[in-house]
Amino acid sequence: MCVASRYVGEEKRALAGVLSIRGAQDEEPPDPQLMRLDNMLLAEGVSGPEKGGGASAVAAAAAAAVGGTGNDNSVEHSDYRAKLTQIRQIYHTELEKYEQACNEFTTHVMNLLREQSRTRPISPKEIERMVSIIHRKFSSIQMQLKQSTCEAVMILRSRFLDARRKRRNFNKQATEILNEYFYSHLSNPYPSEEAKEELAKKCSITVSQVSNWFGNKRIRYKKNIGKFQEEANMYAARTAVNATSASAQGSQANSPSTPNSAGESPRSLY
DNA sequence: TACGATGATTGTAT
DNA sequence: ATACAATCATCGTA
Repeated sequence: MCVASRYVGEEKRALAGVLSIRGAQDEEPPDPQLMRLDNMLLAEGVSGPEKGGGASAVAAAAAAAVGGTGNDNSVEHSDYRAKLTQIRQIYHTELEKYEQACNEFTTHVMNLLREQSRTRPISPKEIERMVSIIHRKFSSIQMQLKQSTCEAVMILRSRFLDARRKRRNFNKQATEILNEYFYSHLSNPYPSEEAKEELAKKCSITVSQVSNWFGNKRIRYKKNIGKFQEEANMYAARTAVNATSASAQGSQANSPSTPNSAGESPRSLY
């Protein structure tokens, strides 16, 4: 339970994203801002045709963002689509409501003006001005609706696109390979691009996942070396065994209590 | 269910 | 552009 509360931070992020779009052009030009909102709503399939073409596009993007794991997320897709259609329906009904209210209000004002025209002269220019004022007011309200709809879509998107939600631990073999590289290059645990590609291939993960792994590993190892001492010793011993079995000589007893001694140029991590 | 481990993202400094 | 640091969101386990 309390699942909703855990999403608050993420919603704040999504909201911040939307607000930053608004803030980017805060300089009182209503048209580009409105255009952006309209474009986004159209791209997300909210304001477009009733069929959810945009939804499937976003779902495909989400699937692509998750990466090579070609899992069947049809459940989540339908969940996403359901929520998007819900947003779309709310958006359309609200928009229609505003449209109708605008029309009613203008006719009401027109009637008032017509009534007043019996007691005082009213120029057509004045009427025109009134109408345009009313329309401006209502279009600003519509813009708010579009804004909040965009926010809702952004939140929905972030919920489905955020790869942190789909996190899966790497399999044992992959972490073995990564750890082996890390501890055998402890003096300089910064694999080159080629090395990363090699590791990625061996572990069946992407290069950026390798980069993430090394980034996390470096910082967490540095954070407290004591916690990783055992692991370090284990991998150091393993590589030592491999080396001796490969060369079949060198009878020195090696139990490196300090894994840092393995490298030539220490201190690169500190 | 609480908590540590872990992969991913975000923000900042270089 | 890359690394680091902090943080998020989930997983695995006691």
